[in-house]
Amino acid sequence: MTLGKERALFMSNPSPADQVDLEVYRHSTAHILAQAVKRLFPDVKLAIGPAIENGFYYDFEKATPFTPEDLDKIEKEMKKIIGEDLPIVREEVSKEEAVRLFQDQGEKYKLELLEDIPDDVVSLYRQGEFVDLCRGPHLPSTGRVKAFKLLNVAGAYWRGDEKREMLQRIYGTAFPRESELEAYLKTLEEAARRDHRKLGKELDLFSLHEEAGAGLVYWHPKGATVRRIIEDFWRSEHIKRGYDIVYSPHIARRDLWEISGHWGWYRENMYSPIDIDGVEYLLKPMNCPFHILMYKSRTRSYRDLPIRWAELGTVYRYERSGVLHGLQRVRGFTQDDAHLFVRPDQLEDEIVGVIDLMQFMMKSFGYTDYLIELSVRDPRNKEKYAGSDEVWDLAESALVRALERVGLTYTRMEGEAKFYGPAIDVKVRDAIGRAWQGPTIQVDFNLPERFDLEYTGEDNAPHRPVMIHRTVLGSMERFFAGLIEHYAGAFPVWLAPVQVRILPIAERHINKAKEIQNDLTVAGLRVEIDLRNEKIGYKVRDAELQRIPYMLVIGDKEIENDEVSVRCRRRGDLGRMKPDEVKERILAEVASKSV
RNA sequence: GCCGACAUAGCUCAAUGGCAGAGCAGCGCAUUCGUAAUGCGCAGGUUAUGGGUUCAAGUCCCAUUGUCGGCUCCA
Repeated sequence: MTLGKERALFMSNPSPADQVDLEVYRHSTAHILAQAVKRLFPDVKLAIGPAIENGFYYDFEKATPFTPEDLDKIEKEMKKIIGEDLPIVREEVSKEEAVRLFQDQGEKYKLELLEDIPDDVVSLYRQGEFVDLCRGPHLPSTGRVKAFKLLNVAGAYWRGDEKREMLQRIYGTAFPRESELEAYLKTLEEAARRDHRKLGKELDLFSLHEEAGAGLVYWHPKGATVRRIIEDFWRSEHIKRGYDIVYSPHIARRDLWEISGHWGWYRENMYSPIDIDGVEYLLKPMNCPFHILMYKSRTRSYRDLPIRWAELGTVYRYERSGVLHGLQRVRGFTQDDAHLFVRPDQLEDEIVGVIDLMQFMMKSFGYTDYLIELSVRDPRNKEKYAGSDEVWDLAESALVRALERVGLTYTRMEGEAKFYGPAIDVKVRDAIGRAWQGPTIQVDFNLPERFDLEYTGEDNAPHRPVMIHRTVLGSMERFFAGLIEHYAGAFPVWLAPVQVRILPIAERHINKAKEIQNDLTVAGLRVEIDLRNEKIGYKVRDAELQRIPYMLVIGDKEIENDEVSVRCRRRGDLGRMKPDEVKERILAEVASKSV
C-alpha cells in the first residue's frame, strides 16, 4: 500500500547517516527482489529498482501481470536468497563489456541505461547467479536483510514516460529490525483507519456520485458545517489583515484566457468551450484573470497599493480519470485564493504578511510542523524566464529576506521556479508524520505584463505592479481531506460539526434534555439529542464513534440536583456539573479555538 | 489517459454456472435501563449500466461508467 503523493512522506526524522544506511539497505533488498523474480520468471526483463521514501520498488517487463500469489512466491524466494547469504560483490568493467553481458542476457532496458552513461567504466553488482548494473553501494551480503515485505504491484511507464512501455512495478519496504517493519505496517494501518474517504462516509461529511460525474463533491450538512466554520474564520482573518473579499464569475470568454495565456499553456486542464450566442466561454480553472480585470477597471495610484483581494473561488480543472482521489484530487474545487498587487518596494513586507497569516492559520488548525521550499531561478539559464533580471533579483531577495525576518528555515530549490516568478511552498506535517502540500506563495511577473497592468507612480509615470498569487489552505476540498486525516475525524470543538450530544437515560428525562439542548443551541453551540429508545451504553458508544466532543448524560440524579453529567470524547466521564458551568466551559473552548 | 484489481441491501461482506444471504444501520413491539452494542420481529435487491454466450449468469465474454493501487499531473 503506497499512498498518494500529497501525503506520501512518512517522516521518521532519521539522522543523515541512518538515512544513507537505510537507503543502501533498501536498495539491496530491491536487488534481492529482482533476483527472486528472475529465478521464478526467467523471461522477465529488468528495468530499474531504487530505494524510495518508505521502501523500494523494482520495475519489470513481463507479458502477464504479477498476481498476489506471485507476490507471495517472490517473497518466499527472497527469504531463501537471504538465507543463502550470498556475498554482494562490486565489479568494475568497461562499458563494452557491460553491453556484451546485458546483450547476452537480453536485458534491453539495462542496455538503454548503459547508452546514457558517459563513463567508460561502469559498476556491476553480483550476488550468486544474479548481476545488475548499479552504482551502489550495497550491503556486503544478502543475509544482512532482516525484515522486508512486498506491498503491491502497479503499472509504471519506463522512465515515467507515457509514450514508452508500461512496466510492472513491485513495491516493498524493508527495515533493519522486524519491530521497525511492524511499526511501519502499523502506520499504514493507522493511515487507512484515518482515510478521509472512509471517515467521510462514516461521519456523513460528504459524498461523490458516479451518476453525476466523477471528481465532483457533495458536502453533506456535517461536512458543510466544518467548511462554513473554516470559511468564516478564513474571511475574518483576511479582513483583519487588510484583505478585501471579492467574488467573480465561473465562466469567461475564450479571449480572456488567450490574453492570460491559459488557453496556450493550460488548455489540457480546461474544459471544452460552452457556446453562448456563438461566442465561446470557458469554465475558469483559475481566478487570477478575473481579479486582474477588476484591477484594470480603473486607474490605480501608487497610493492604492498594495491591493489584497481574496476569494473563495470555485474552479474547474480537467483531471485524468486515473488520478481522481476522494476529496484530495477532484475536478471542481474551491481555492482559498488571493492576489496581491504590489509595488516592487512592497514585495518583502507583503510576503512577510502572507507568511505570518499562513503561520497563524496552520497553527489554528493544529499544524505545527512544516518544511519550507524556496523555488528560485536556474542561474545558468536565465533567459527562459519572464521579467527582467533586476526584478527577479529583487523578488528572490525579497523572499529570502522575508523568510529570514520571520526566522523560518527553508530549502533553496535552485531552478525549481516557474517561468513567471519565484515561489515559496510549504509542506505541513500531520499527526502521523505525513507531509501535505500546504500554503504556496507565488510571485508573478508574467500576468501583469500580459494584461499591461499599471499604476501611476509618485513621478506621475506609469509603473508595472508585481502580482503575488497565494493560497493558505489550498482548496477547501483538499484541506478538508487533510484535516479529517490529521484529526482522524475527531475535530477540535470549534470545528466539530456536532459539539454536544445530549443523552437522556430514560423517557422521563427527555423534557429536561430538550431544555438543555435549547439553552446550548441559543448560546451558539451545535447540539444534537439522542432520543432513541436505547440504553445509555449504546448512546455513548454511538456518540464516541461519531467523534462528538461532549456528551451530556441526563438522568434522575442530574434532574434532582439540576446538573448534567459531562463525558468528554475519549477521556470519559468528567462528573456532574451545573448546566451553565458546562456551557461556559465549552463556549470558552470554542472561543479559544483550542486544538 | 495507461497498467492491474474491483463493483452484490444505506454500510461491511457471503453465495461450484442451478431458489441472492448474514451482521450492522433503519422501522415496529417489548424493555425505561447510569457512561463503547437489550431482546424479539419487520422491511430492505432490475447483483453498477448496456449487450452477448448458455436450458440456466451475481458468477463466463465484450463494451461503458465508477472505485481502488500505481504511472503522470496537481489546489
